Amino acid sequence: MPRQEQGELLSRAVWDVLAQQGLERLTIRAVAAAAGCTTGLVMHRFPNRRALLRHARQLLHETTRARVEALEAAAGSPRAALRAVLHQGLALDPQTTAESTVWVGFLAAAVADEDLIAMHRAGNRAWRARVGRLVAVAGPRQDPGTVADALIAMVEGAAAFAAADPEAYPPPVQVKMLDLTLGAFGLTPEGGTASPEGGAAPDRPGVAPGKASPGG
Amino acid sequence: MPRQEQGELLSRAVWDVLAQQGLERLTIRAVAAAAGCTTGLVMHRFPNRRALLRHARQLLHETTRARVEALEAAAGSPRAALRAVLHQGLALDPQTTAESTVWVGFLAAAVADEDLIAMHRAGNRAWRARVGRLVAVAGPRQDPGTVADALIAMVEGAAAFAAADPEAYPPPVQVKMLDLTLGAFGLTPEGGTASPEGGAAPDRPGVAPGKASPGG
DNA sequence: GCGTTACCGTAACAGTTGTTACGAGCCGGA
DNA sequence: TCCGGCTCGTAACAACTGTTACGGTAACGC
Repeated sequence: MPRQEQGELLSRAVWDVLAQQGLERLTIRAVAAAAGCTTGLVMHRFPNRRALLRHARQLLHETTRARVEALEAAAGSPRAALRAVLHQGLALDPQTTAESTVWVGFLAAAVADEDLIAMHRAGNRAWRARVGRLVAVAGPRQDPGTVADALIAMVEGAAAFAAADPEAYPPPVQVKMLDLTLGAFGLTPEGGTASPEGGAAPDRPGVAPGKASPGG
Repeated sequence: MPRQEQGELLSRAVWDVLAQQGLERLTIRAVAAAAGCTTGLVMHRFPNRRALLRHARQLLHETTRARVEALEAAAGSPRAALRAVLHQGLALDPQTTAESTVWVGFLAAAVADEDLIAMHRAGNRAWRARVGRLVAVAGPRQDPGTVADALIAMVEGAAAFAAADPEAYPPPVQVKMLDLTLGAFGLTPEGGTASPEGGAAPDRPGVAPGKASPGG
């Protein structure tokens, strides 16, 4: 197996452990067990535990960035792109739910890790710039930067809450939160002003919450 | 020292360690060192580590609840109460910044702890009910429950981001995010519609970010 | 076939973890 | 002054942690 592929396998094992067992049980041995190998391979591939976590964090960032860029390129309009980009950040299926849990875990781990906090900040600033650009193009009524910040915070908060309590935040609730906020900011796709009450999120069978997207 | 007071002291030590050293270094010895005692006292006051974390989590919840109730009671109008309650959830000073970091830490720890996740869910549901009530009384244009959920997610997300990157999210930015969102939902205090651009958050010298509120 | 080399599983190491057991010190009552 | 009970610091324990060293083995060039 190529080195890069093996690094990704181990990083995904880090995600699995982080999502299912939490930060406290995120040990080299747990990662090795999740990856189906021993600690020897892990320590042969990475110089130490921190490097492993850094790689897993980086891979998570690049994965979501690639997904977001694909969604943005495939969108038919700026507002559709904005909605799609924010929509993928919600915890709507097992895949994104796990990602949100992992994201919270990395954020908590970053408190004591200088590299992780630097990576979080760099990623977040790039994220703000990207969404800010999308909001500006979408033609908001208010300051695009602040609107983008509010949308990002809302989506990330909603995803964190949903990951921690899926029954209390089922997918329709999260999508309603997003569409209602987009509507309040006058950024609803296909229709300058949203309807005042409900019905802003028509069901789309292609994005059923039970099945993860093939993007892996 | 009374037992209850000592329990609070130890729980605050848990917060300190969680905010300054992160979840990974949250050990009995670190908590004892932060509290200025030894592990003997800690283990004499609590049967085990999980019970200590549970107590610290509960105390955090009760502390914020008391603060929120005081703000709600002191507010002059429903909309002012809503804004004050959401405002206190932001990371605007060292006190609330640390609280947000601690909150993220507990959320990450809850992944592997059945009690902590149950406490989080109970607290979050009570929180949603409270803010939902405030939103409903404030007379929103849209569904009060969804508006409340969006506001909560935005505030909690903003606080988490600000705690992880204070320079990128200074207090004025966070307050602008809140006021812009309240304005977009038509819930701005004293004035049914917010001004479309900026100026929604006049500086108030009494809430300078460098100094924590005396509420402790 | 054979030797070399890189890979990686096994086992060990020292340090840290949660937890327990024990004993010193204190305080109130006789 | 002596005593009994409570508080809490000290020290130990086994389990677990990240990390290192070593040995077997499979692939590859000749």
